[in-house]
Amino acid sequence: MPATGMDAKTLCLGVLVMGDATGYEIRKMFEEGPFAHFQDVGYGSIYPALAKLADEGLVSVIEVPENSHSDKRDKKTYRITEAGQRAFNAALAKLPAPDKIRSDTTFLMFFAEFMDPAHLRAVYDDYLAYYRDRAEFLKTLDPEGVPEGRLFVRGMGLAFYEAVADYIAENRSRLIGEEADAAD
Amino acid sequence: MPATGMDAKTLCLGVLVMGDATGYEIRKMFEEGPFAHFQDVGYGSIYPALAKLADEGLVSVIEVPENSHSDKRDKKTYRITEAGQRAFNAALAKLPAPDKIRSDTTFLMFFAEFMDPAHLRAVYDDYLAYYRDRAEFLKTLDPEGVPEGRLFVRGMGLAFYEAVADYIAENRSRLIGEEADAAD
DNA sequence: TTTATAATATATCAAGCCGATATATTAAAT
DNA sequence: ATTTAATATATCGGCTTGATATATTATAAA
Repeated sequence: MPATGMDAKTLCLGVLVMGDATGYEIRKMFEEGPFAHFQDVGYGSIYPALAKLADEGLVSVIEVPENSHSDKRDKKTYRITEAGQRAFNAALAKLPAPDKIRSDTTFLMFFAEFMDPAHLRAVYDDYLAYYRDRAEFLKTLDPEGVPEGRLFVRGMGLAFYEAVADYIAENRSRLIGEEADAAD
Repeated sequence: MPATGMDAKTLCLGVLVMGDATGYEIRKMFEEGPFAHFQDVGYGSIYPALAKLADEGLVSVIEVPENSHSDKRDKKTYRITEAGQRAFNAALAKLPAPDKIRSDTTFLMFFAEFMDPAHLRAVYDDYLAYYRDRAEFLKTLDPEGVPEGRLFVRGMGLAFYEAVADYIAENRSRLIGEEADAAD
């Protein structure tokens, strides 16, 4: 049972086990929804993945006439099939690949000594604000009726964002130096 | 000044500003060296990147005869040029792209309710061990003579690993449930 | 000593992903 | 009435990923 990377197909199936969705709605789950802080997948992967899943019979395409006067609309809602459910369960039974973090900001800060101080300060401020924002957002979410697995994941995201934000805030002087911050 | 993603070329230049290196040595920096916990780049990106950098005159290739009886060896050591230094400084002056985290394990745990309990426990144990390991490793590193920027980054990695490990350990029962753990 | 294993080192390739872009419709705001 | 934002599908070039092939050198084991 070797560690296998989650591909776009599996990520789409994961969204669809929670309910029918369009490609656009699937994308939103990764952009600002429940997966936003630990997975990402774009349209360039989602639409080809959905086409392949439909080919393999793992999802079905349903045309939902939302409004009354539907002449012709190419909006496609996808639904997971029983075969798709089995495929997703098989993916859940594998060993996951190790976490991967890509932080270009950290790479920059690593070379702080070579950076323009004003730019370094700007990068630092953006970074701290970003992590504080993310933490605040997770705190606003309503835990009502959410399964334990998802609350566990949400809590882990919060712990991560807060720990990093606190570290950044507490170690400002190590990175930026102690110049008098009179000017804006 | 839009946020631009660091490509393999920039990552290689970053390593080379710290000293000459072979492609293999560059890879090690991202596999187990100082960049290991926030960037990754493989041979499939490094060697083409070095070739392009050499084409553009941003690095030079030097043949270092390490041993005395060097008949012919295709070991290539790369050195950054002045143009390469300028290119790297330009990269440092840009706004970095936001952090990206890919955690397949978290994706699995999100669907804990659909997982086999024994497998969930195995995934949980591996994950906690992995984060504890990473934190311990960062603690063993010697801070002697390391520039502040790099210590800041190292400390942030440690804060991250420890916060996540602590969260995982403290919230075990939420994910796994409270069955009597008699059996191994 | 000879053999086997691990580490060093370069390179390529298919498959897949990423970011940008094009296009069109519908809802909301000015 | 017009502009802007949101919804929605789709594609494409460039790049990265992970695996694989190959060869040499150093270390460990038999």
